[in-house]
Amino acid sequence: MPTPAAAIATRAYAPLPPSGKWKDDADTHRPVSILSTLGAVVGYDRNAEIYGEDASAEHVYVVLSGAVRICKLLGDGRRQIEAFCLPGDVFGWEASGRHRFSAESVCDTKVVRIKRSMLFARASDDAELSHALWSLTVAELHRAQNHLLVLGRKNAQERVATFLVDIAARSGASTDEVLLPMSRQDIADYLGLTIETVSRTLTHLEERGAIALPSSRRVVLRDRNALRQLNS
Amino acid sequence: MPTPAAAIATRAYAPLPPSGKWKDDADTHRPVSILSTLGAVVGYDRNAEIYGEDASAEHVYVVLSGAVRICKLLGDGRRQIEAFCLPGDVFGWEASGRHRFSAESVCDTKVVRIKRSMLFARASDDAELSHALWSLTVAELHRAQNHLLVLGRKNAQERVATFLVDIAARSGASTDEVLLPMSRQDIADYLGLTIETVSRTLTHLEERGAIALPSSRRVVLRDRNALRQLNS
DNA sequence: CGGCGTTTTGATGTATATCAATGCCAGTGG
DNA sequence: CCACTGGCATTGATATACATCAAAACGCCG
Repeated sequence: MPTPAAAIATRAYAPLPPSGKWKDDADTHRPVSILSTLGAVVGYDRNAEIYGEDASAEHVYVVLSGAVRICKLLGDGRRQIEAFCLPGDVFGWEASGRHRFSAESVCDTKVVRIKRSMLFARASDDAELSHALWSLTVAELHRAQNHLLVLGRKNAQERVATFLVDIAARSGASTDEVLLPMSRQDIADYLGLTIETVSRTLTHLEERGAIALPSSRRVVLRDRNALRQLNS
Repeated sequence: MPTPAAAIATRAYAPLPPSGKWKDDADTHRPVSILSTLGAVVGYDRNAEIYGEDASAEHVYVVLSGAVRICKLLGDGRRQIEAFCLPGDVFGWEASGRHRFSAESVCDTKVVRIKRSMLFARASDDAELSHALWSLTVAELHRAQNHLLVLGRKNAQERVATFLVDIAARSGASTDEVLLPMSRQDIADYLGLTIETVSRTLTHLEERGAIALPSSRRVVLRDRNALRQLNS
């Protein structure tokens, strides 16, 4: 199951030379609008490090456009992506003063960067803000808990199907076509699989007629019922 | 990987006839003391349901003694335990008004049950309480995120070792002997393994000299370095 | 067109699941 | 006090989903 030894060498996890590509969206859809006004917009190229594991936690971030992966490395190079953050998502919460994961842009990405100290200062006499912070954190907890179920008890097909449905819902696409900002390796590390298994599973879902793959980063959800069935 | 079809029939997940057994501890160790004063103590027998999936969320709970499992069932009977809550832990947070998991006592258990409405009312003009709620939620998020790494990228030995070290640390035992309140099935459903694999892995760790098993519920951590090594 | 990073496909291996006994207590009743 | 029972836990034999290793194929950019 694990990826052994020299994995770091062959799998380029470290932020790569950027070569941007992805669409802007530029507007938040969710009740994080309160936050978005409290910080400055920052842009990142593809595969840039936003912060590293153990970095001191100075800011909280709201995604405006693009996508961010939150991840953790094991000593031997195995990587787990805890979450993908899409426009409207918030990341960077920490109880201690240090980040326990790293955050990297998946593609060209814009975020609002908010000083934690400022945020907490305001929250201490703004009950509404304070409640907003809490409920955003709860939302993230819920996402993590759902993902636990996926990683603990679902097989490859179910994992991929769940992933596709989730991304489709969150990217708020009105059509059935989803654009995946992340690579197969990212998906694999998110779903606790290997890149080969992700690829094979996608082609298998295509053969079953559940999806279509006009290109590797574009997925059409053909049979949502079939996919939903793989969700529980 | 998945447990198919008739699993529900053979694996008795539904709350069983109680037949209590486990030690009291009766005092909170953690900075939840603020909360403990805000609700009433409630006791549960072994394997009692504290709340079910989709139940409306009226309360938040603090564990005083015993242990609680937070879990979710898949349609076909596969179960994932999201967390074990030990004395001092808080559970029952929800953003919506419904519980998204069920909570069951693992053994005889005492909790403080606090009305959510009351808690939030107070929090809205008590910045300290409000911050406490938030940081408890963040702590739980962190726990879930750590667990994601375990489920996504660790093998059976690493999972079990991580589990033992974690439980030992959290149960605050001064010695190297840990008393496990939960069954092998519970451990398996927490670690995303089967009961057989958990059992085999434990005996394997014993053969390696990393642990000793004087009885099935008692584990002695003999070689913490070996165990820690399996942690990263 | 040529090269490089990524994805797909194929052949094989292995960790863990599954199926099936057997063993171990703790509690119960004769 | 001892046989009997019913939950758990352990152990063994076998199956399988996914990982691993290796090689094409694709797509993009220079």
